[in-house]
Amino acid sequence: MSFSRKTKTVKLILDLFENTSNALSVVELTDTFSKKMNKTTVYRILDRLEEAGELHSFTDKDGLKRYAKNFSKLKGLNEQANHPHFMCQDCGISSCLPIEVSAPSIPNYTINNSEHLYIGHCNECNN
Amino acid sequence: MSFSRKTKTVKLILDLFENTSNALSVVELTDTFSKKMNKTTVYRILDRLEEAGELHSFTDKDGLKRYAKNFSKLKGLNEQANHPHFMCQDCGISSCLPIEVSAPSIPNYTINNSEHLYIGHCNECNN
DNA sequence: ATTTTATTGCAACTGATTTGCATTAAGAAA
DNA sequence: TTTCTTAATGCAAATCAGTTGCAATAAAAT
Ligand SMILES: [Mn+2]
Ligand SMILES: [Mn+2]
Ligand SMILES: [Zn+2]
Ligand SMILES: [Zn+2]
Repeated sequence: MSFSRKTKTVKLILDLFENTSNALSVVELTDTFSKKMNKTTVYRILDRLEEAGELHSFTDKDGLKRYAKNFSKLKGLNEQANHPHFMCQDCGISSCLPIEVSAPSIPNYTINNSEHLYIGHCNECNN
Repeated sequence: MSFSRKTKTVKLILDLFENTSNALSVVELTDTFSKKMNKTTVYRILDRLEEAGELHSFTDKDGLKRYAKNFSKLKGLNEQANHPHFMCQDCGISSCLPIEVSAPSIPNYTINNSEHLYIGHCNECNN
């Protein structure tokens, strides 16, 4: 297993992800925990949590890596199923969408992985 | 118009994109033209060419910005149509796919923009 | 040929992420 | 519980993509 010790810093981050289903960037997390842990620690913990399957990640439009809890835990959806991500151009929140997306088949190409990112206005910012 | 002068550096970059339909990162371009122009110049020319509609761009899985010639020129496809991008995990080449993709509609959400990225093996690396 | 100003080069800077290394602290073993 | 092993952390420095300020250069208009 790639993360073995439940340190206090790991617990803090795990707790945070228990309480949000949004996708958070390292920048947001280091800011939130600036008094509690070093930024390098945040990077390393997220790495390990992803390895361990607790979190998953994607790269947003700005090139920032964002993490969210494993989607199967979030919606009871098939863990294998690929889902898209959303980012609100007003408030900046980012989230996993409970939808299945599929990749097309291209002659002579193999597609192993697909990333779908939608940008627009969230329900909060819409009305 | 946001790019007015056809300087020798602009011509070099334009020529390169005439001869490839791949999506190139600034890193690749600065490398290619390291003896011909400054990296800042590469950044600025790409900016202007995108503004002018000669090129378009997207953010790849590694968070790098990639540019390719305008897709309408590439395939005679509707310029408005959204198309996905592919990246080979073997050779690293990246390209526009001549396919139309559409975004789902999510209740209470507005989707203005969508990015689709497929990762796998290209025809060259496949066989 | 002269003038105007868009474009370039260069050096310094920013912001995200990584790395090396000495120190600390989970948790297994005694 | 105390001791031991080593995973995990903090910190400082490095890396890497991208940006900025400014003086020098060169398109292209006059
Ligand atoms: Mn997700
Ligand atoms: Mn494209
Ligand atoms: Zn919003
Ligand atoms: Zn390939």
